[in-house]
Amino acid sequence: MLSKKTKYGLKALTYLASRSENCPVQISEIAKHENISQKFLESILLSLRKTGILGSKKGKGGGYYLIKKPADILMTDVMRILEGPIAMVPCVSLNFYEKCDDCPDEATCSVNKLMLMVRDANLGVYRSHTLADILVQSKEA
Amino acid sequence: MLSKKTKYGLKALTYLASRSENCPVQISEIAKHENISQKFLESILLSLRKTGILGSKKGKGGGYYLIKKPADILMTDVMRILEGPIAMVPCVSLNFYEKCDDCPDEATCSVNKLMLMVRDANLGVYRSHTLADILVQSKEA
DNA sequence: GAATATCCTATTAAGTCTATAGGGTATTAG
DNA sequence: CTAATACCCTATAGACTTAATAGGATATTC
Repeated sequence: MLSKKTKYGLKALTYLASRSENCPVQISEIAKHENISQKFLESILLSLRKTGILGSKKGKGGGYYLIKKPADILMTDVMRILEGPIAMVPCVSLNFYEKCDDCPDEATCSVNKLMLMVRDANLGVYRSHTLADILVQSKEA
Repeated sequence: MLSKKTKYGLKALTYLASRSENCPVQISEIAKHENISQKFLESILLSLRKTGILGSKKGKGGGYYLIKKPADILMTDVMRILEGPIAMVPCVSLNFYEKCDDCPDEATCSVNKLMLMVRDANLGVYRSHTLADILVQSKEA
């Protein structure tokens, strides 16, 4: 299940990317437009800023903005920041590898084998798409 | 993150599939061999029986056994039973579709668009593999 | 220097997952 | 027949995670 954090984060990024001008946008505006609790969104945007996806400006006229162009923001990075490891078990994780304590041997573990394939399938999607790719044109009359 | 339920369930199925004879195996034997809490495993095997993956036999000499051949047990079925919907959001689920209450229009939702691709990637893996495919030969000296 | 908007920590409420407990029921062996 | 065996089923408790809220600190602009 996708966490609300990830869902809200993606929606916020999409909203920022869809604006013609890349000037600072206030949390409150994003929250209102995307139906998100403002305070919760605040913490999400903060983590996106700390990890180099967003920039921010304080004070009047401040807000958040994309640091890179949407076409340069990979889904792999976004998903790792928001949702955590892409692998469903630590023993097949590229960036967060950990041995299972209950499993004597990964080489003969069927869970490992299956989850390795799943990880690669997901990586395939995330690595080949950027924020620009998931923008959807709103239909005009 | 893969739930322990799914992990244990897969290990139990693998254990059953790896046995040469398809005769009933006691819960206790599986639990011991795979390092799983016996009572927890009991409930997992029960749900696999109720959904037609396993059969069971009561009384002395009883236990659980595979109803079909490993090559006929699709990972899609197993994963849906153990882990639930394959889609990460209900609005892209084939079997458990539900509209997001906070999303005005799926057609213009970037989360929907991304998760649709992820779902298809995962389905691709699960649909093309059976229990037989994830069995791993243990190395013999 | 007052208003604005982000920054940061702590906390709580809700929900889910994991595991355990305890007894019920059907089957088999002798 | 009967006693042992092993699955069947429900309920519940504890741990953990997630979602949301609260409250104030800090920096910037006009």
